[in-house]
Amino acid sequence: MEINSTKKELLDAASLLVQTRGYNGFSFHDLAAVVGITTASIHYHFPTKANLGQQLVKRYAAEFMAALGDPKASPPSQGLRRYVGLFRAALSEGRMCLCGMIGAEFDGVPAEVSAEVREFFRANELWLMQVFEKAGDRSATARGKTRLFVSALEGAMLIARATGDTGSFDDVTKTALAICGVSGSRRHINQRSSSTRVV
Amino acid sequence: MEINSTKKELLDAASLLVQTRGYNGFSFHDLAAVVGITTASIHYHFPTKANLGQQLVKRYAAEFMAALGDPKASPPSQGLRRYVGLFRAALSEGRMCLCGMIGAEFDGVPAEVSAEVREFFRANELWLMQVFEKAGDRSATARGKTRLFVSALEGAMLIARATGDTGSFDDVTKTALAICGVSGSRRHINQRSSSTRVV
DNA sequence: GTCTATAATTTGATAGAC
DNA sequence: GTCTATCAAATTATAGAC
Repeated sequence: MEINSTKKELLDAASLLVQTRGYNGFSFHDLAAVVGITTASIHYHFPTKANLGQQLVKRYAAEFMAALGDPKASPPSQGLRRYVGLFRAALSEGRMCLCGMIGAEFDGVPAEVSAEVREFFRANELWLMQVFEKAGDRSATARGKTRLFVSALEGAMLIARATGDTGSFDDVTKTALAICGVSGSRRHINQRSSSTRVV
Repeated sequence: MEINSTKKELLDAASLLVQTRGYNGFSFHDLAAVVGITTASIHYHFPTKANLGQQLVKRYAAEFMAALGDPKASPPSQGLRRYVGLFRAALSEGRMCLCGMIGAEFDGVPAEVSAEVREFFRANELWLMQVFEKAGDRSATARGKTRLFVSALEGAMLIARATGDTGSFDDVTKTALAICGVSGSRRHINQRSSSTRVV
């Protein structure tokens, strides 16, 4: 597959549409218009919308986990900041987390799509658990912090978009890092620059 | 308006549909089938779907704030538990927070609907701020806790539904209450019974 | 791979009878 | 207040030419 193959362009454009409007908030017509092909051509790359959605989430989850890397490779505080940075980068483009979006719509999307979203959150929890355990937390404590952390980030993205106040997301991450945050978290200024969007 | 007028039945049924599938995840046909009338009849009560959505959010926000009551009327820890209880009651029915759902879909819904959702979050923040300030927190601290608290709850609902694990929501509220929680928070067992759904 | 043409269904909405 | 009948547009999808 070429670097800028049509299939990749479709996935990129569909990602943006889902992350801003939701899975049920865009049509093949919308997508075709963005990429500059016809709706019929979309079906050459993705037989159904459900299949497109499934591949979308699969790619997102894979790139997300790849961007996180090994949870024990760097100091816990750095891992948490990298985790926050992935969400912050999407928000700075006005996007919701793809899986947060579809997670909300959960009962309204095809089963093959929701199944991938469920798997994303399972993998997220595993990754964060390892970070907190590396930081010395007991298993139960790590699980509590993990679930609070990912919940707070997903919710903060949602609310920041709904209120039009990106700063409220930064307030949440600052508070969450101060609480869960294994010390050493500096550089609250210009958090945006701490990472580029990869998902 | 009668207690069980058709309009109320429509709002109730539409609430459930939106809270599970999203605003763009249900049709007038779905709604009509639940209530047992035709789609044409829906238009007698709500001229457009956008108007239905707007009234839906308005009613939800009003009932939510009414259920919360005066933020300074009871001890802060009790206020926070009541706040948590409203979300927990919805989740126990498999529902997302109505405004959390539409907040995710924000860019994909009519402006008159999203405007009401924005107002809901503004009111929520005000209410929680007053609770934390009554508990003695300084303004900046109260704002941080407030935003973490509401973000964590919205995110926890979303993830609990997406993972099929209601217990993860309880983990989050337990951790959030322990952190933000102005002491005195007991009875983690059977949190479900702490309130009935009002919204 | 992409197009034109077209199909089948769904969707939000209106007119007018009862 | 609800229905039947109907509509225009949108939406997902297919067939077949290029």
